[in-house]
Amino acid sequence: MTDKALQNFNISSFQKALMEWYRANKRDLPWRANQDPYKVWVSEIMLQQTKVDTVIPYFQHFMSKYPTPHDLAYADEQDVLKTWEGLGYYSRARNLQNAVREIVSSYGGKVPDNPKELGSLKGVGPYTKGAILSIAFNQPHPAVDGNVMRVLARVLKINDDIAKAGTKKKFEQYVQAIISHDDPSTFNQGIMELGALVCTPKEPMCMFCPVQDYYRAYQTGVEKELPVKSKKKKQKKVHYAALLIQNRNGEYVIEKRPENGLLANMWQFPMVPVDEIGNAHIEQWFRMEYGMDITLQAKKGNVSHVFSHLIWQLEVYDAATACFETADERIRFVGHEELDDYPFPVPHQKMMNYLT
DNA sequence: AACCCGGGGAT
DNA sequence: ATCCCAGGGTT
Repeated sequence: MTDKALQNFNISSFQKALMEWYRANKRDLPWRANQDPYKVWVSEIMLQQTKVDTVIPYFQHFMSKYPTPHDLAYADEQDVLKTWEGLGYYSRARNLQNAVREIVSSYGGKVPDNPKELGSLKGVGPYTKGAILSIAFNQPHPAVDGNVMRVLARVLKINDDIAKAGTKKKFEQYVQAIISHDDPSTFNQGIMELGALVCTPKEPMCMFCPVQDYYRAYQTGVEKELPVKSKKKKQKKVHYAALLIQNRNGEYVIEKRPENGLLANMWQFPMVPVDEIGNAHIEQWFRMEYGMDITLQAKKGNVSHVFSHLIWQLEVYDAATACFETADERIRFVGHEELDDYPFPVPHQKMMNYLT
C-alpha cells in the first residue's frame, strides 16, 4: 500500500535535503541541549497538543523542580499538578508521574530503550514512544504527530482524512519506509520542525521549502487542498453558579474535584449546576450536596471558559456560611493566602479576580 | 471508531 | 468565531 505513494519518490535525496535544512535551521530549544531521555520524555508529554512557546517556561520550571525521574517519582501529586497548573490536560502530569514511578521501581530509574516497555508506560502512546526512541536513542521508529501527517500528506499527495483515528497508522508505514537509518533523530525532528516553521497549516511558505522538488501536491497545484481534515463538532455549553463562600474567619470554601474525569484532582470553588436545579434552589441544593448551610449574596460577575469539548458559563456569587469545618472530604476552608498552595484550573483562577 | 480531556495563540 | 497545536486514555 505504501509502494504506490512512494513510487518514483527519491527517498535518499529527500532525507538529505530535509536533514540538511534541519541542521541549519533548527530552533535552539531547552530540551535539545542534550539527548537525556528523561528530558526528551518530559518535553514530549508537555508538547502534546501544546505550542512550543507555551511549553518552554513550564519545561524550565519543571526540570529545575524535578531534575531526575527519582525527584518526580517521590514528589507529591498535588505539587506536580501545581507545577502543571495552566498547562492543561492535567492527566498528562498524573500519567507522567505514574510512569516515572514505574521506571524507578522496575527499571532502576532508567528510561526504557525498547518499544515494548516504553509503550506500556502510562501516557506514552504511539507518538511519544517513537519520539523517545528516535530522538533520545536514535532508533528508526516513526513519530507521527499532526506536523508529520500534514507535511507528508502534501509531499506524497495523500488525501486520507487526518482527523480520522485510523489514518495515523498509514502515515507510520510511510515514515517506516522513508526514515533515515543513519540519523532517525534528525529525520523525525526535521519533519516536525518543517511542519512548525515552513509547512504550516495556513499560508505555508512554499518558496522556502527545502523539499520542494519532492513536493507532489505543489507540483500538481493542489497544495492548498491538503491535508484533508474533517471538522470537529462544536462545544456544548454548561451553566453553573460558582460560589465564593466565606465564613466569619474570612476563610473560603474550596473543593477537590473527583480523581477521574474533567480536571481530575484539581481544586475549585464550589459550582452548582443551575440548568438542572434552577437558580431559586441553589442554597437547598448546596445543603443536600455538601451538608452545609450557606446564604447567597451579591452576584459578582460572569466567567466564561472554553474547553476543547465544552464551554463553562459561570455566574459568580458571593456567599456566607456559619461553618468553620465540615465532615465532607472534598471540602477545605482556606485563607486568601493559602489559595496559592492549591492547583486551580484557569476558569477558577479567573474567579479569583472577584475575591475581596 | 468515537468520545473525552485544557489552554492559548494565530488568523 | 474558527482552527490548531511534538496525543493518549477510555469506551
